[in-house]
Amino acid sequence: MDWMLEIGPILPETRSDLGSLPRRSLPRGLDLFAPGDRAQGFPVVLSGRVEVFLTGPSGREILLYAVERGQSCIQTTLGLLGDEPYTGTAATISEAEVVTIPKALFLKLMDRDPAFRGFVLRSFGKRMADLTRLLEAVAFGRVDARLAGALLDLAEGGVVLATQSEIAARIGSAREVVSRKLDAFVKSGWVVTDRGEVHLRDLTALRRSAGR
Amino acid sequence: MDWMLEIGPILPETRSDLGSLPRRSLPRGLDLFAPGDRAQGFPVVLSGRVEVFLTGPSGREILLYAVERGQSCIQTTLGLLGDEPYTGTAATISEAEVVTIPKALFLKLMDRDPAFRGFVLRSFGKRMADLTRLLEAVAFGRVDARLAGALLDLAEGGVVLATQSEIAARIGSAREVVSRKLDAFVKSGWVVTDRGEVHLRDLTALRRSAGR
DNA sequence: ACGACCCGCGTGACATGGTCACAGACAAGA
DNA sequence: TCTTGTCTGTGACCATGTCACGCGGGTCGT
Repeated sequence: MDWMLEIGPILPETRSDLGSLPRRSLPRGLDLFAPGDRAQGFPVVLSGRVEVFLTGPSGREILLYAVERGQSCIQTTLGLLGDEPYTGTAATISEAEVVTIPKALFLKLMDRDPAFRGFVLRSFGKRMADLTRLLEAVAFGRVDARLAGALLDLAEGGVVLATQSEIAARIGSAREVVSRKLDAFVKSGWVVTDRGEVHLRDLTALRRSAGR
Repeated sequence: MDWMLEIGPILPETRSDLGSLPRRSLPRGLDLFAPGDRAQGFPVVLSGRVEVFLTGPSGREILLYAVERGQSCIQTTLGLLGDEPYTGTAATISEAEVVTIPKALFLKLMDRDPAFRGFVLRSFGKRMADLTRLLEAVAFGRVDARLAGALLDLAEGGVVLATQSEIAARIGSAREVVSRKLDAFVKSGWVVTDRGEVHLRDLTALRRSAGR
C-alpha cells in the first residue's frame, strides 16, 4: 500500500522526505477549500475521493473533476506558483487520507527529482484535458448526454444513490431539469426512479445517450 | 527585443540553447494545429497573437484563450508529457513569430533550469485559471455578459472590426443570437453597428453588463 | 397519535438561448 | 450591369434555466 508508487520512480531522498510527512484522515463530507483560500501546500490524496466543484453566482454548481488515490488537487497548487486565487470548492465525498506537501518541500522536490516533476506535469495535463472536455460538454453538449454520463459514473451495482439536486450539481444543471429528463428516461424504460435513487435498466441506451 | 526576458532569470546555457533555435515567421490566418495533431515541441510566441479555439460537433466554436508575446501554447505541450491528444484549433490572428522548442531540448531545460521550469508551470497555471473562468462564464453566465466582454476586448479605438460570426465564435454562441443581442445593445444606445464593425458608445454600460 | 416541519420531488408558466429556414442588403468582380 | 458570395435580420420552434407552488413522505417534539 505505498502511494508513492503512483508518482513514479522517485529518488530515495524524495521517498524519505515524503515518508516523514503526516497523513491526515478526513471524514466524509468535509470542505477542504473554499473560493479565495490560499494554498498552503501541494495536496495528494492517498485514499478515498475528493471532488472539486465550481459554484456560480446563482448557487448552481458543477463538478470540475474528482481526485483519487495518488492524484493531486492541482488547482490548489496554482496559488503556490503564481498568484491565482482558488476558485472552486473541494469536498471529500468519502473518508479520505491526504498528505499535504509544504510549499518549501514541493519546490525542493521540483528542483531535485525528475520523476516528481513528471508527476506534477502529468497531473496538470490531465486536469487541463478534463477541463477542456467538460467545457466542450457544457458549451456544445445536451443535458441528456451529461445526465446519462453522470448516472453511469455514479452507479454502483446498477443503482445510483443520489438526490436529483446532487445529480444536477454534478452536471451543472438545475434540479427541475433533472426531474424532467429523468422522467423522460423512465418513459423510455432506461431507468426506474425512487426517492433518492435511480436504478439503471438499459445501460446500452444510456451509454449511447452519453455518447460513449 | 529579447523575448527570453519574459521567461525570467534563465541560465546562460539556456539562453544560448534558445538563441540558436530558428524563429518562424507566420502569416495571419494560419492554422497551427488541428484536433488530433501530435505536438512536436513546445511553442513560444515571440510576437503577434495566436488564438486557440475549441470546436464542437455542430461546428460552433469558442475561444479558449489567446497566446501573446512571451507566452506558450501550453495545450500543445500536453502531448509532450502525457498522451493527451490535442483537442483545439490554434490559428494566428495577426502576423506572428514563433519559436518551437524541440521535445528533447524542452525536457533538458526542464531538468536544468529552475527559471524555465517556473515559466512552464506559471503558463500551466495561467491557462488553468483562464479555462476555469471561461467554464464559469459558459456554465453560469449570460450571453449578454460574454458579448459585452468580447466587444471590450476586441475594441481598438472604440471600434470593433469583426463580423457577427466571428464574435459568436469567440463567445461560443450563435450568429443569430449575436445579431439579436447587438440589436438590443443598439436600442439601449450602447453601440452603433455597421457591416463588419461595432462602434462602442457607452463603455460604462458595457463594462457593467460584462460584470467588470 | 398528532401536528409542525423539512426535504425530495413534480409541474406549470415564463425567459433565455440555440437551430433552422429564408430573405434582403451590400461588396467585389466579370 | 449582372452575378455571386458574404453579412445581416427575422420568424418559428425546441432545449434549458428560473420561479412559484403544491404534494407526499419522513422526523421530531409534545
